[in-house]
Amino acid sequence: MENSTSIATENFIKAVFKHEQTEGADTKSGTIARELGITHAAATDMARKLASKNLVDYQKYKELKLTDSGRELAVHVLRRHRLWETFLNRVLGLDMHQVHTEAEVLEHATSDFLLDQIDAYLGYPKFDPHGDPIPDKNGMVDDSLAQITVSNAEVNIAYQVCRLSGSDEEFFDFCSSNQLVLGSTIIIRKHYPKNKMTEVEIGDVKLLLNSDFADAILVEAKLN
Amino acid sequence: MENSTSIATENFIKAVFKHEQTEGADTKSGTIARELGITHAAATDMARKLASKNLVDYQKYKELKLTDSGRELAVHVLRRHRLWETFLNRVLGLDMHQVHTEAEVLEHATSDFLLDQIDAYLGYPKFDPHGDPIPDKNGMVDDSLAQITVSNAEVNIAYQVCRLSGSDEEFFDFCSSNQLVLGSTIIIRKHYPKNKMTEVEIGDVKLLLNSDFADAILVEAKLN
DNA sequence: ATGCATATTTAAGCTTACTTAAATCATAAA
DNA sequence: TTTATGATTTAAGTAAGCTTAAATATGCAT
Ligand SMILES: [Mn+2]
Ligand SMILES: [Mn+2]
Ligand SMILES: [Mn+2]
Ligand SMILES: [Mn+2]
Repeated sequence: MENSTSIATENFIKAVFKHEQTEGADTKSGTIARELGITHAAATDMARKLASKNLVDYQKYKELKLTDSGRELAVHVLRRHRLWETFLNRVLGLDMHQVHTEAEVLEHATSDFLLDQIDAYLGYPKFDPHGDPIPDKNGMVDDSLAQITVSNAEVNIAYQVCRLSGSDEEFFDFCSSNQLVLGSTIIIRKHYPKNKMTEVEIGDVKLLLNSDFADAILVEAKLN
Repeated sequence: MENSTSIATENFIKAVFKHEQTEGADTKSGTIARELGITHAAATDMARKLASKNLVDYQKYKELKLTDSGRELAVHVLRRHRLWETFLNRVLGLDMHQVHTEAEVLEHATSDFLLDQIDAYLGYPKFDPHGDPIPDKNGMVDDSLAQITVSNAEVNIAYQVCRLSGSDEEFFDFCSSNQLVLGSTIIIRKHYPKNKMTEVEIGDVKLLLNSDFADAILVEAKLN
């Protein structure tokens, strides 16, 4: 029996997992296709194949759901991705965007042995440079934190930026140009629901964020 | 025009290059097939495809020869391989065999950008942990050294071990169990040509090497 | 409840990288 | 020079991952 998972499979399963996590709805083949830059036909095809390998539950026209082994695989890939990001950032000093791009390919080229070495070298880190939690060896993810997106945060309360969760270069460009780094204090000033914009303050800069950006910035209540 | 080279292509071209270098003869599809663990038919097929991409010169029943761009590609892959080996050894402390196994897959998952970062981090090393020369960014390899294999070395002269050139786990096991490391002083005591064995002395141990091992250990005359 | 726009699946076909089995070539021994 | 043995190539087929184009189902607006 073939037990090795291909790069295409790993990326597909990871995309399903991430969509399940962040949106929680509409995890259909079309959504995944768009995310991976392949056609709907190819995504449907893949869904059927992965169902036959017991990685997803797939019924025509229904949402994709990961099986237990599918979820296990996704978390394992995510662990490789985030450990590489942490390693490349801490050791080679790569920035948030570079780190993501490189990890996207290294995550498919890393043995369990090498992963353990990296993990130990870093001292078993719990978060990657974006603030994303790193699953441990058993697939456990630290999800205990009370994090909300800027778009859902209350106005006029001081929050702390705890996660910059994007994959796109412009987003990270924008963040580093505007003092938006992990740990920054941020105050949400006003929501503009009709226009899907949020006005925020960081230090002495005021920013008007569109919903994509406001969804990608996670914050938690300040402790002090 | 597709310019990206697949993993299979990179491994094939690298195998041809290495065979050209070490044996210098008999670089036929069958030899490469054996090296890569694929069938003769698959190797022939690949040879034809790579010829159409101008990476090898291929004529039926003749030896495979790399074209200039084929050689360029091979050297580039070798550079990635050896920089990863050096990095994994120096930073994570992996041993010679582990380093090789991991580099065999990382070499296909490394951007030019990341490679430059690794190179700079290591201080532009000239040799990998096996003593193999690392090609520079322009594909130049430091081949100036007067290295010979133990099987070709003169008897009763003190040499220095400068290269342990194998890919197989048992070989490295044997080396590290017998004080055979880069820099060790070694004296060749006797050649047994009929039996293809060589008797050597390292410190106070005498070893009888078969030709595979005696070919994989390179030495140079001691300077002092 | 019906119809239509949109999403999804099916069908047919392509490329890469393999396989096994059969045919053919090369060359060394007789 | 002939022959046979082994190496090499050809032929046919498979699986993964894609594509485009056509068919079909879904679900929302009327
Ligand atoms: Mn990936
Ligand atoms: Mn991350
Ligand atoms: Mn390789
Ligand atoms: Mn090496």
